Amino acid sequence: MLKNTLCNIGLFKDCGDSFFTNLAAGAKSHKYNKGKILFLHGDKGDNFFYVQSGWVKLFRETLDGTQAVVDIFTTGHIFGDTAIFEDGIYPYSAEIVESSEIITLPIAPLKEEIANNSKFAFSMLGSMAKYRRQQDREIEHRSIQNASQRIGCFLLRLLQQNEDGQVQIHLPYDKMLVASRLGMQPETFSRALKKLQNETGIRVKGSTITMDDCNQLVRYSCAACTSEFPCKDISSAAE
Amino acid sequence: MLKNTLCNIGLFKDCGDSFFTNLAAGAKSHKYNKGKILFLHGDKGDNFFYVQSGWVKLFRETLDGTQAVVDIFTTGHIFGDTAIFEDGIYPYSAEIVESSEIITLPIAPLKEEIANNSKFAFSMLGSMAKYRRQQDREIEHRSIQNASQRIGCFLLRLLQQNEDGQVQIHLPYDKMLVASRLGMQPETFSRALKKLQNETGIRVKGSTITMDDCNQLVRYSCAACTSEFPCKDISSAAE
DNA sequence: AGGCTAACTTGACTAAAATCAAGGTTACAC
DNA sequence: GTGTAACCTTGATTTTAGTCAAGTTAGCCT
Repeated sequence: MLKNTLCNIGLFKDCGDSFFTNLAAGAKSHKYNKGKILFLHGDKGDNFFYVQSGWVKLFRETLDGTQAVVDIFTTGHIFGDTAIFEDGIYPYSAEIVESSEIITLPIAPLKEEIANNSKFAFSMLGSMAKYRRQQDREIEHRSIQNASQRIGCFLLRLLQQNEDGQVQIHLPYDKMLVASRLGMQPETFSRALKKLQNETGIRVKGSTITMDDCNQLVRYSCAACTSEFPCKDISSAAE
Repeated sequence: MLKNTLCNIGLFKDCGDSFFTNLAAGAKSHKYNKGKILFLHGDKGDNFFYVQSGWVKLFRETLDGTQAVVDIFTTGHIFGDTAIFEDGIYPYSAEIVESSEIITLPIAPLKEEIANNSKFAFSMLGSMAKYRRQQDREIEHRSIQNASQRIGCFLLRLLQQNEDGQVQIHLPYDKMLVASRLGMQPETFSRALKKLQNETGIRVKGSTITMDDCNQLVRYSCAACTSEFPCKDISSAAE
């Protein structure tokens, strides 16, 4: 059951049986509703987390309450693992943004496995390096893409996981949240999405977006990006 | 000589003697002048690099030449190492921006040492995690700090490496480059720096900045940050 | 179905940063 | 020193995004 789930996590592909046993021994699966805070940045904890289903927002806040979204993760991703390197202190807060099933896992076996299994350590490093590249791109996009282009790019990344031809995308969470994920205000998002419709012929109805093909969108958004479409660094999971 | 230098790199503190021997065997030290391109993103290479002195810009460009600065590194930092995880492809371009001494190192021993020395693998992971946090903060700052606050924050990070009291900061490279590092135009930088003078009483003369104490600057910049001053994640080297 | 709330959109306005176009200033080569 | 080029600043203007306020829509509860 739980152990099986863990064995199928890509990041753990080279891990030994005892690792899974230890991990499963301290594992708990929970279902959470939207709004649930799992931990706050600065909290100390002995667990890391695996998203079995749903969506989780990682964020930080200033004293006056302004929020910066670090990332939003779904099925297949782990988070809270970097606390290993910071004396168990989480570097961000985590909030459930769509009803989710989260597996809570003890951090000690993870640390052990890194120490004892060099293949796994290498996988972890690879995963970190990949994430690092994603963040580089994020920073890049904030400086060279405008609001509409950023939305277009966001849509294209959702689309990748599906097939080509007549394309349909369903926003996985609130538009307000997409806006904050992209570092803009909800009003700006609303207007920029409308502009994107005019420029690229995508059709928006509620949280569903359709288009005949994605070429126009690619031309519009990827023009202001240093990578070529399709972006290679897309991961449906923490691999 | 060279081997000694390598032994003193913090990241390599747990590495064995044979690692240093292999590394040194393939190592070459070079002096480069401003403007020298070390490699371009997409290039394939078998080396990574250590900054012995000077400053190196890592960046990416779109087809139309728009440039996004990934980071700017100085003494003590390594770069190009993440190519290990991408079949030897560098994910960014590297350019010397101030006359520098760079040690070119073979990537094979690095890969081996990760595989054979779990302590080192853990150090690498810690270094990656740290960098990741820095990037999180970078993204955060781009969305919640204005141009002047970003400059203030940049200055405070330079200052950390020195002492307190009457404070003097020397910009380590061109203002234009600082601007691009902070994701703004040179004109915006120039105006924002002037605004910062008015708001915080710092004094700017050429590339030298002085202030009686840094409290006003901290109040001004760190108000729009989720971390508290002094930021804990400052590293003078890749540790 | 009605009513409530939160999500979303729209409009008018403001603020911030980019762009365009001149000028200065500085550093360095000869 | 003189000249030149790159760096930097300043002003005027435009573009972009943020803010504030007022709707509208959509989902959900009873």
